[in-house]
Amino acid sequence: MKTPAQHLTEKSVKVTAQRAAVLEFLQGNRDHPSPDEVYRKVHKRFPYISRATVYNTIKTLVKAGMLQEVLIQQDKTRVDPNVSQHHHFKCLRCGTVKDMPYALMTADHVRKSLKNYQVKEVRMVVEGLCKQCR
Amino acid sequence: MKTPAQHLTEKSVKVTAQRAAVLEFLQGNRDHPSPDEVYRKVHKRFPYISRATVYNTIKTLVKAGMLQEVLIQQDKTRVDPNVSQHHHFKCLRCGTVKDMPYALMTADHVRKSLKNYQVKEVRMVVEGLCKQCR
DNA sequence: TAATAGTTTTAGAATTAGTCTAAGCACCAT
DNA sequence: ATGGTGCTTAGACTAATTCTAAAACTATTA
Repeated sequence: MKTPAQHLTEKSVKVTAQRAAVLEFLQGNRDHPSPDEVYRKVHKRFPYISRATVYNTIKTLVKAGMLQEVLIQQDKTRVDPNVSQHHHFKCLRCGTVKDMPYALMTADHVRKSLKNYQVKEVRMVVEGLCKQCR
Repeated sequence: MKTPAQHLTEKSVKVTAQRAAVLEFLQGNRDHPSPDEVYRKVHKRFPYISRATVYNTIKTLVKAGMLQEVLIQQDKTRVDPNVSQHHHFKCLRCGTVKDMPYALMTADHVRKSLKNYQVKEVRMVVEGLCKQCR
């Protein structure tokens, strides 16, 4: 199993303690936290990290293709370490966000119907109640 | 053709000059403006209206089912006077947002694949280049 | 008509997420 | 060591939105 530092190196991102800490926190996190939540959580363990660095690092890692920013909540960005194509489910009661298979709706499917547009990507959010809340 | 005031009355929303002005601006508007854009535009014609009132009015009209708030841009809400079920297209170059038919992807379609969830609604955003920009 | 209660509107303060800035550090290659 | 590049930092700043408390309306009752 690779360390955060190894992942950074692989993607040609310079390794720093701060970047490794942010990446370590996000890898394996399934909560789609906001950048500010990332800051608060990481800051608890590594009080030497600043808010600006967390925001910068997230931007850097998004550019490097190691994270995705997801549009599922109006007021704050949510960060997703799952960079494969996929959709999201949002529970209307508990607010949990879960990843959903991309096959539910693909860009190819939409291309067939929308001849006038050049379709690059499709993003879907399914809203409802999750297993626990239904 | 009904006046904004008539529409408000139909939905049991008390008629005020401010509400009528906001509704009049939004009806027939296809730009999906943000609340602040609504304020700026309406304020030009009716300088007696305040920012807070525009925000309040939009909330009121959303509750009354006369407007929809759409999640297509992270930093600001967009308001849509089209309250029928539909999806959206966002041009990556010019930023225009266009309404898309709901049939592209329906809640029913998703329900068949997601047995563990109680699906209430699906929202899709198609990204690419519009007719003008492609 | 006058008093009252309940809404709506208002200006501006407050909040929140996120960006910017300018200075200080760290590390690498000369 | 020296210089350069890029990284980190605290705190100021911005933009959208919400909150607040008072003023203005509206409808209703006395």
